[in-house]
Formats: sequence, structure tokens, C-alpha cells
Amino acid sequence: MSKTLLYTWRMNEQNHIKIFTERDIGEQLRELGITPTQQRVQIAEILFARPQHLSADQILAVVNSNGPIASKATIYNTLGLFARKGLVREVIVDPNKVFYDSNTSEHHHFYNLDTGDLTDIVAQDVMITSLPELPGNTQPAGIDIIFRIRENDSE
Amino acid sequence: MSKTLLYTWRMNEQNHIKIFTERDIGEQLRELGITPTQQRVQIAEILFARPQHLSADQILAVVNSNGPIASKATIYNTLGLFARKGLVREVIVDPNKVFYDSNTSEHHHFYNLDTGDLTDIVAQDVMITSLPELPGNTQPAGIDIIFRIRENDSE
DNA sequence: CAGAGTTTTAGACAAAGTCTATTTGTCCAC
DNA sequence: GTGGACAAATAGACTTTGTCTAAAACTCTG
Repeated sequence: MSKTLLYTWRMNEQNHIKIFTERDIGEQLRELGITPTQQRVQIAEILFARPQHLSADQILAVVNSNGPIASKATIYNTLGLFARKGLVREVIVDPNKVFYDSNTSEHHHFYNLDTGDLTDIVAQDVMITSLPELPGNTQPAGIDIIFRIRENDSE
Repeated sequence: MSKTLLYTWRMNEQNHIKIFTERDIGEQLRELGITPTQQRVQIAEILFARPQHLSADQILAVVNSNGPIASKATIYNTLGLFARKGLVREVIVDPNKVFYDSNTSEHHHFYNLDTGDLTDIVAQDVMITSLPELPGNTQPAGIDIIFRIRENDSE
């Protein structure tokens, strides 16, 4: 089974983004077993334009900015589907909304508590050298590392 | 009003809990600049009975299990206050509710996606040997490391 | 191009959390 | 103790994020 993504990015040491692969969205969706409807392609186009963190709300607004294309239910259905298929990663940092990260390569996040900004940290910048033992009868499903930060008080 | 105690814990290398300090709740709250009202003391008693992760909802249910003592608004106000004062730690792992962790010593979490269970990992079991540079004009406010796990499929 | 299965839709619904105006409680001076 | 100023609690309306439902619209295959 093909596991290639619509776009795959990589960040270099300067934290710059490199486009790694680029292919037809509809074709790619189909390879993942996702019927490429108009709504799904549009949502994918928005998400995969660049590596970014968007909430369902923001995607809904963008996708319908030039006339109604997708309903709220479709946005949620599609994001859930993309997440299950590994196209996007759900980032849970804000107590009242989920962000969908179009960068699925291994990385972590800064979350600015004052501004709400979510920014990437390349995985290489965080070295975990010791891992805890998993509770009995469980398997790993992912690690989230969130560095919560605040604006400096000016002095 | 009963003289109940506020506990502080520490975990050793075997992941065992040690009671660290034990003092009158009202007195302790007052030292933190928190007026010890009946509601706040009751909520503190529930939270600090042992190290645990409770949602606002659960606390509301427990606190009012023997007659109405605190309203929903008070629960949220109090938990927010306790969090700002450093008495509890907000744990954001579940997209639709915040957990309040009565263990504020440095540690991380397993989050079982299948059962919703949240369990502690002693800080010593996770060694971070490389830290990213903070974005300009920000200061650290905490690190959350969440190991998402799943139940093994029986085979 | 017909029929079956999928997807989308509007809008009702649910749950977590916030807000507001009013009442109640706390604390300090006397 | 009592009065009064301020702090905290309350019920319930409200907001926001997300889910559900039943009907309509699509997509695909033969």
C-alpha cells in the first residue's frame, strides 16, 4: 500500500521548510482510499498549501470564503477522516479547540499561552534519552511534547 | 469547620508516592492569599486526598454528592484560582475536557486513548537532553510530555 | 443511465465552560 | 457582637466546539 502524502515537508537546521514531494491531490486521496470529492479536495488544498496549524473553524471560514462549498459537518467529517488516514495530526494544546497540523513529520510544539501561537520545533532539537515503560498491555500511539511559553513582561 | 489537611507529594524512583508536607487546608490556602471559604476547602479536600486527575465535572459531582454545596461557576472559578496559584496543574490531553492534576511535582503523563486513563510518569524516567531555543521575547511556562498509548489488540 | 452505496447538508442537539446580575459570606473597625 | 465594604457564590442564560440525524445530492459501477 502506498503511503505517500500529498506534500511532504522537511525542515532543515535553519528551521526552513523544504517541499519534499508534490503530487495530484485527487490521485493521492484515492490512493489512500479516500474518494476525492470537491469538498475534500478543497479542504486538502487549504491544509497542504504549507505546513500549518488550523482549527476546524478556520478551515470552515477559508473554504467558504468565496461562496458556500462545505458545511460544518463535512469539515469535521473530513478532518477526522484525514487524521485517521495519517494525512494530518491532531494537536491538543488549547483547552477549547483542536488544531490540525498539516506537517506530519516528527516534530514538537511551542504553544504561546498569551498569543495562542503554535510553532514547530524540529524533532532533532529535542532529544529524549530515556523512555518510561509502557503500562501493561498497551502500545505506543505517539508522543506529544509541548513547550508552553509566555511573552516576556517588558521591564 | 473541620481541620482537614493539605498534602504535598513527591514520587521516588520506584514511582511510589511520599507524603511530603501535611498541613491545615484553610491555613495553607490563606498563606497563598486564598480566602478559605467552605466551597474552596471542600474542593481542596477532594483534590488533595491523593494525587489524581479530575475534571471539573467530576469534582462538581463529588462535592455535591451529599447535598448542594457548590455551583458549577464556583467549581470553575476555584479550579482556575488554584491553577493560577500553583496548587493544581491543568492537563490538556482530551479534546473536550481539562483535567486538574493535584500532583504538581515535575512529571509527565500516559494518556490511554482507548480508556481515557491518565497516569503519571516520574520525571526521572524521561530525560530530555537537548532543548530548543525559545522564540524571541518569550519565557518558559512549562513542558508537557504526553505519551499517547492504546490497548493492545489481542492476537 | 439506473441503482446502490457514499457523501453532504441544515439544523437540532450535547457538553464544556463563561458571564451576569443578584445574593450571600467574610472580615475588620468599632 | 454589629455595620458596612468588599469578596465570593449562585442560578441560569449564553457561547463555543463538536456530534448526530434524516433527507437530499452525489459517485461509481455495471
